[in-house]
Amino acid sequence: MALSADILRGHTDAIILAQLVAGDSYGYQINKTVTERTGGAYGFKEATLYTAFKRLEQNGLITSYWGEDGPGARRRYYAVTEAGMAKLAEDRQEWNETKRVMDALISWKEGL
Amino acid sequence: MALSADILRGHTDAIILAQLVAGDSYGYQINKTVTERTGGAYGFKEATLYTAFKRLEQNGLITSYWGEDGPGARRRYYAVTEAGMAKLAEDRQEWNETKRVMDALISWKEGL
DNA sequence: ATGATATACCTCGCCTGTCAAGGTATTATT
DNA sequence: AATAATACCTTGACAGGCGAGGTATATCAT
Repeated sequence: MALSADILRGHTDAIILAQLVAGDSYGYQINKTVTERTGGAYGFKEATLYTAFKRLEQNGLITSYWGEDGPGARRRYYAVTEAGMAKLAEDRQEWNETKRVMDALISWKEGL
Repeated sequence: MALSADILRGHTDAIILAQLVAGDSYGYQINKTVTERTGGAYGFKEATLYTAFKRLEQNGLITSYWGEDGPGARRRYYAVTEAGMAKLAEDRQEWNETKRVMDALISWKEGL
């Protein structure tokens, strides 16, 4: 099942931060990783992705730099900041809480 | 931890439908139930709730009727339609997929 | 050479769900 | 008379997602 982004709205920043803690990366690569890790179930639309980078950088959660010139198109790399790490920790807690809340609200309850 | 609605955006309809399959209910009651079932971690803002009812009814997922006159303020009751049931089944599947995808993307991986 | 495909980045403007703020009305409590 | 709880509703602003468009480099097939 392919997921719509409306369902994951608000989780975009957390997903990006989580990919970046594994090491600096760039837009195209991050998106490919996301698609692979979800078995093709999810991927960002480009506009969403670059909008998110801009937002994250403006909020001081990531920093960016141009990759060294090599063959192929230029790449802008992103790195998580300390604030980004802290935010990710919060987001992870929030996600656990989201699961708890949603399961309490929409799951099947045989006994109820 | 109190959850912001931005995190649950897109899940509002599913949450409401899930409450209604247990029996017809009205706005105020549904919201109280949601707050109770989540231990106070989540509740709809009124504007969100009534906007959602309108949307759900326009999409044929619920129907509404005024409760019989009794003491206290009038109540508008809502009932799930067949289409609403089908939609909820989809939403539940989608939620399971969401959990899988999010866990794959943001969880701690000791071994990775 | 020419076109297609993959890589790689970016912006503009629309759409949609959330919600602060405002409103109405009934009943019970202080 | 005032306050709180119950119960409903609308308007306008805001923010994130994204369709559509643009730019540029490199590879591969025709």
